[in-house]
Amino acid sequence: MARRGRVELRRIENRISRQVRFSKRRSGLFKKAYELAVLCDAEVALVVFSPAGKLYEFSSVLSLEKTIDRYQNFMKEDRYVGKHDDPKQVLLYIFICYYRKSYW
Amino acid sequence: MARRGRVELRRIENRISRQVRFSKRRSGLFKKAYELAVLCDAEVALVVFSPAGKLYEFSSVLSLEKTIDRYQNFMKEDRYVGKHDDPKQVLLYIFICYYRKSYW
DNA sequence: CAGACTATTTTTAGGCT
DNA sequence: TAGCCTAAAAATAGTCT
Repeated sequence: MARRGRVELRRIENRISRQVRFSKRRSGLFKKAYELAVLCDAEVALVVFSPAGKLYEFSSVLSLEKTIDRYQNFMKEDRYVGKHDDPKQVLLYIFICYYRKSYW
Repeated sequence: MARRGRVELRRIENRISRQVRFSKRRSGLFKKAYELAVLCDAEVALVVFSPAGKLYEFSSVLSLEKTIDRYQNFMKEDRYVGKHDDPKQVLLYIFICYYRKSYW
C-alpha cells in the first residue's frame, strides 16, 4: 500500500485517478494561496478550471474596486516606464467572471 | 535551532521575515499551481501582488483568446441557467493585466 | 535578497469506506 | 464523489552564508 515512489510530473491518464488527484491537490493549492495572503500580507487571485469544466476561485481581496484600481495603476505605471519595448515581456489581459464559493 | 513549533496563521509582523517567507512560499505556490495544471489537466490562472507591490503571475494556458472564450462561455451558460437567483452566490468580476515572466 | 542546510511540519498517493 | 488512514515525499521556518 501507500505510494510506490516519486510522482512523475505529467498528465495522469486514468480519468478516475486524475479527478481524485485534482480534488485533493486543489484543496492544497487553495489552502496555500490563502496562507500566503494571510501570512505575507499579499494580494492573491486564483482561478482554476477542473478537467470537467467546473470553476473554482480564490481572492484575498474583498473589495473588487480595490483590485481593479490596483491593476489599472499597475498598467499606467508600466506604460509610463515604457516597458512594452522589452521583447521578453508579453502583455496579457484576462477578464474573469466567477462565483464566490467556500472551499474547505 | 530550526522551527519552534507550528506556524500561526496570521500576518508576520517582522518586515524582513515576511518578505523572506513571501519569496519562499510564493515559489511553492506557483510550483503547486503548475503541478495541478500538468498532472490533472486543469486550467490554472494565478496572480500575486507582493507586499512590496511586485506582480507575479502564472497561467497554464498559452493562448489568451482561449481563456477569454472559456470565461465568456461560462458566463453565458450561468446566465442561461439563472443561477444568479441563488443568494449564496456572489457574482464577481476581475480585470487582470499583467506581464508574463519566469518564476523558478 | 537568494541559496544551502536540516529538523519538523505539512502534503499527498494509494487504499479503503 | 468526499472523507479517513498511513507511510513516504515534499515543503518550509529558522539560521547562516
